Amino acid sequence: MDNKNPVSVFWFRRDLRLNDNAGLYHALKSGNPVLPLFIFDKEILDELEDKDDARVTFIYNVIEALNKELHKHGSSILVIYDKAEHAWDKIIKEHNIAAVYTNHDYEPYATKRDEAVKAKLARHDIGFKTFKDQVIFEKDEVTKDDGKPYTVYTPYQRKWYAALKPFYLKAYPTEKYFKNLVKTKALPIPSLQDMDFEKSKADFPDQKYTDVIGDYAEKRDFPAIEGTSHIGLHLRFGTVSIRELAKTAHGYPNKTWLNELIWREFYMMILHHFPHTMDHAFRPEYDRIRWENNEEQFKAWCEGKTGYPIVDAGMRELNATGFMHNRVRMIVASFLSKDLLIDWRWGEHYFARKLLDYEMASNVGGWQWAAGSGTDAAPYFRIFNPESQTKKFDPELKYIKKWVPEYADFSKYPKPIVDHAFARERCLKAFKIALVK
DNA sequence: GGCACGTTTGC
DNA sequence: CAAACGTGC
Repeated sequence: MDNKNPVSVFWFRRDLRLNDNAGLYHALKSGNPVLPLFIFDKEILDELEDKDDARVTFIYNVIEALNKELHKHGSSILVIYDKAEHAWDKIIKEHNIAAVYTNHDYEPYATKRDEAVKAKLARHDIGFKTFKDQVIFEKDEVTKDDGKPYTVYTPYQRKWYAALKPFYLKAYPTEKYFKNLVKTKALPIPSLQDMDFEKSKADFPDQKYTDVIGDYAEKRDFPAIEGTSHIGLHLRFGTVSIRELAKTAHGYPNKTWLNELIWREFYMMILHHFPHTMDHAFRPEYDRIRWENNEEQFKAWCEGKTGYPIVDAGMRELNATGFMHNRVRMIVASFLSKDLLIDWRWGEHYFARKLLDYEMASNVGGWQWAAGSGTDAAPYFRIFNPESQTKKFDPELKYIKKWVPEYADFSKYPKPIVDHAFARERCLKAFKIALVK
């Protein structure tokens, strides 16, 4: 690589794949050789609480695999560990950049970061070109007829389907243009240790998903069976293409699994238009709730020691694997926000720390749904009963016994930290007081 | 402006 | 069947 010849830079972020990648496709067609780039952003990494954060290891593995793939084309990826803006100062100095290509990233932090980088590049007369890649429809593409965003899911979904044309599901044929990658010797990648992280021992789910789509509607609510795809992690980091997923799912008569992908886009659209929902209730009156916020009970919830086996099983699955079955996510979220009357943001934060598939829009959306404060939320008086949920969705206690083995011996199993009937009444009271006009 | 409707329930 | 209300058209 001759640093004086102009290059187009493609900046990988949440789109860690070479195939069907919108921004990469446009970079490869730009007329200049494409230098692939990844930045381990110190600003994000410094916020992580665990040295062996599994998401960092996952990204690291993926970057190494990408690099190997690029070597086959005589290319390599430039990897920098720094704050994004500092990294760009360095790249601008060392390369003759014709233009920078990347894909839209919608979270509040990412939006601000990209604005700053765009301004910096503009001062050097370098264009910053960004593309839709991680969703089928983004921010303002599915709106009410008056152009305003939907805040109710069902009409949004109807409009989403009405707007769908084959074009939106078509893959970007990047592979036709790999010859336009920059030719360079293998570039070094900083080690996890360099970045003050350790390799995680976590198992990462594979990218299989087609085997669950057909039976998803019947099986998805039972945590003891393998009825869900665990594809969230790959969607989060873009190791799979949303167009490929949606196209495949659209080929099945039952649309329940595809609808989950639409929920993801719904919540991303909501977070874009209502960024305050990342740490405030969508409906402001719900910020008036007087939470109990008992720290000891919060700790018991985190550790899976509430004395409610279905709640404890879920939290232990999360702690052990970085994953929790969706039905159980709803149960533990209802239990924290309604039974324990603990601020949903505490729960959201804990999920953010632990979930491999953590994605802000969906996580915040899900928590506000459970707490009753969000768009299209469960009514506040709908309080999950851990026992009836267990009878319905884990009748043979298979899931519970897997994660809470001591449950078999009642003398060892702790007493509930709160009585559900009492907690239910307390919750109804607290919500009623907060919601009077 | 009136009317239908609202992911995931509990008792 | 609860208990009532905002959203969408």
